[in-house]
Amino acid sequence: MSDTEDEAAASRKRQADAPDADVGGIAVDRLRSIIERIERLEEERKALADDIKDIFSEAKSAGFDVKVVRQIIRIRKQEPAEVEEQETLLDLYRRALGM
Amino acid sequence: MSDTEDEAAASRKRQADAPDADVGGIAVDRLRSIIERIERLEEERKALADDIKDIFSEAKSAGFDVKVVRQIIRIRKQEPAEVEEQETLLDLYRRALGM
Amino acid sequence: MSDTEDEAAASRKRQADAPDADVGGIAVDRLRSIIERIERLEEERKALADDIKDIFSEAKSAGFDVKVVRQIIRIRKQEPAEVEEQETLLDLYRRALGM
Amino acid sequence: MSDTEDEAAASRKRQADAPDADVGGIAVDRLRSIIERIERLEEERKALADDIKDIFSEAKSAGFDVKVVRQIIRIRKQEPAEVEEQETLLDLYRRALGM
DNA sequence: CAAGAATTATGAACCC
DNA sequence: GGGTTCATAATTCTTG
Repeated sequence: MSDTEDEAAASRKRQADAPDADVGGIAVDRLRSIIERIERLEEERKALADDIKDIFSEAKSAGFDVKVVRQIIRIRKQEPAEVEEQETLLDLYRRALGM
Repeated sequence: MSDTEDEAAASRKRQADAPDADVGGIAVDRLRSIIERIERLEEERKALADDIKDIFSEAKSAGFDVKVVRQIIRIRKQEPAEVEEQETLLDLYRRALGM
Repeated sequence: MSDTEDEAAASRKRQADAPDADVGGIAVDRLRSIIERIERLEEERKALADDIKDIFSEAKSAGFDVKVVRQIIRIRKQEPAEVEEQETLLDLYRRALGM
Repeated sequence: MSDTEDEAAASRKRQADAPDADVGGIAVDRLRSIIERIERLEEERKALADDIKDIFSEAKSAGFDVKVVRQIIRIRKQEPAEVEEQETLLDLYRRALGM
């Protein structure tokens, strides 16, 4: 695989020349490592996103309104975080405006 | 104009009741004025956004690649020096990675 | 340079021959018109955004909680659009979940 | 674990009352299962997102231009043909506009 | 200046 | 399959 070959080449280069070779002032290995780690994590993220999508499909097939299910999840996530202080202020302003 | 009418009404209220009526410690007229002015400006903003969307549709109909048109606009918004620098860096990183 | 030549050619063509010159298969005047109109509208949008920002600053100076003011505006915008049907479903699901 | 306890309780309920208890016509257990599975997956997604953010921070500390690193990742994700086409179009438009 | 919120842009999904 | 809405990603702005 190309990945493996690249790694091997980079490894050889490291051992031969320097702890971290520079190309045009760029720490190549460091940059490559950063990018590849991010790409790996993004793949995992993508896989999870697909799993989630599958469950929403299942929900739809089971007759649930997907949009409302999303809303439920959003509410369950937000509600514990909701600060009472802000709620109070909001009420105050609303009352002031006759809403 | 609706603006002027609202202002007039508010003014009348101020003269009748108080210099600026408080409800629960809130300067009602002040708050109302702030909110309504923002809402008016946001409406205008919305209208402009719709106009922009129309032009992008027109661009698409005329056969232009909308994504690239967006990119052009982004580039023109940046300082030429900025553009140059970012392009240079991009080339540098790409070369470092053998892309 | 090729850039300069193209410009010159396009300019000549515009004036001499045609209502809309092509450069490399691109309807230059059309593209330019599209981009400039969008840029103009975006400037206006920016100006409005700045005005809005000023009003929020004013609100803050007057002692209002800016975040809550934003919330008020959001609520005033959303509430008329809220579909009762969805509300009902949401309630149903919440009750089912004991929320 | 609380998860397991909930599951057990739900299971008992199913055996005692019905294959899947309905509340207001809603298949409660099914809905609950859907929502909880999604929430679990979203937590994992969040964790990965945080990891990615950390790596970008690391990149910044190491002196890389984060915006350009993002761009590199975006390019690597696209098909090479895609990349080529978009770059060609961009050049074409730029030349047409004399940029 | 770093962290977090808010706005904007891009991409995916659903309906017609 | 095309267009419109919805969701996610990314940039920008503000604040501590």
